[in-house]
Amino acid sequence: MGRHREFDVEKALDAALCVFWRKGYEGASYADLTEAAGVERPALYSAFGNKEALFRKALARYYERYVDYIPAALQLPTAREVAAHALQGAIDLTTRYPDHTGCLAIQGVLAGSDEAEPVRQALIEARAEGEAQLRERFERAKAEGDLPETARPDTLAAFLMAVLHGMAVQAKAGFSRDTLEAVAEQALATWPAGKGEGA
Amino acid sequence: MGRHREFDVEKALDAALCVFWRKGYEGASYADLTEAAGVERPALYSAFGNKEALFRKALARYYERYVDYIPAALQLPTAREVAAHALQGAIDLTTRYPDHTGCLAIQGVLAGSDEAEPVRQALIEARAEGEAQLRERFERAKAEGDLPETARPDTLAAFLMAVLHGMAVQAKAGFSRDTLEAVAEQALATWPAGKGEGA
DNA sequence: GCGGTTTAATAACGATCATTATGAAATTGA
DNA sequence: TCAATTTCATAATGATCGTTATTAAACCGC
Repeated sequence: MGRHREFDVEKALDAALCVFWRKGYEGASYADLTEAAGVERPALYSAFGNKEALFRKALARYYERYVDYIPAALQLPTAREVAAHALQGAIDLTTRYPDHTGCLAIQGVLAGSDEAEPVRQALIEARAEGEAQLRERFERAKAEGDLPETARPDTLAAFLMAVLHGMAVQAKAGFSRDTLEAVAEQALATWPAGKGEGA
Repeated sequence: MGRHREFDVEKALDAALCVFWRKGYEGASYADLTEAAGVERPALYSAFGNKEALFRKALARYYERYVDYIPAALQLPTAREVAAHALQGAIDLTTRYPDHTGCLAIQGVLAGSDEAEPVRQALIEARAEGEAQLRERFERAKAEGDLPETARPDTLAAFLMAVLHGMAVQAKAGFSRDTLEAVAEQALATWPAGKGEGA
């Protein structure tokens, strides 16, 4: 019963995702979002709720559709491969699209007006969850002898995340893929070796 | 001739600097700035120009007053000491003040509305200049035998900057000083050794 | 075709944005 | 003391912010 929706909700969400990716949460105005989605303002509100709700839906889609290299990395056999795959995945993601470089999930973490604080907290939590998954994976690796007894899984996870974040900043500053790959290689140079791995 | 200025321009700039540090360029409103400075709007305009000019002056002060650990690091005798001092300086800076963590110069790099593009470019250039200084220092270190022949100064500079940026993000996410120091230690673990330095 | 219901489009809402016009207060030189 | 000049505080500018009334159009079951 009632009139049918004339626009594709999925496409509208994709369009909003791209705008948020380029401009961040606060930098993206509702005018930007509706223009990119090709949809009038009230239609976006009825489909997604307000701007914050739209951003949260876009963020969820971003993680499941673009940050899928993290869960993929977690399943690799060794801690070193996990780290290498995560680094490579981040490089791909942050340099693949010339018109929206960097990482959507990092754009809004750093600063903003007071009213954006809930969104910033959500981004911080999402970041922490990714780090926790890496830490747990490295704890397992340590238990399996894949990392030495002296290794500290929490430090390795924090270090890896720091490099990932730093590369996201550099991607936004226009770094080439080659440069980022050299950075990743340098980051991996320190990786502690487990039993059966060369030094 | 004429009436005397009743507020301290230096103090007003310091106050604006702190606001920008907490909220970034776009997140800081002129109302925030005038309130922090204890000065009415037209007074700030007459003293500094518009918001962008005020931010640029605050940024310059930030570098000369708070990022002084970079020029200090550059004068240390070995490349490893340069890197270690830069990392420690960044940790101090990004965690020293509980009410404005992270790095002012990174807050605005990532994203924002179109009208903030000139500011973002200025931040990107400042970032690039810091990296260039590190690269030149590491080239000298290589020439002095302080870094091995296989070392790549550009990669080391990019890597070090990536870790610095990543730690700035993590500081904004509430990381403790201890955690960041563990990250820095891990980053230094990959550092190539020069002649006369143990492996 | 007709009520009931959902969406679409236009236009407006109050709030806040950065910026500035205006006129009173204060200081200097004459 | 008076004219010139600079800063002060109040208040207003037009623009844009996110969010909604409001009304017309399209669909369903009857």
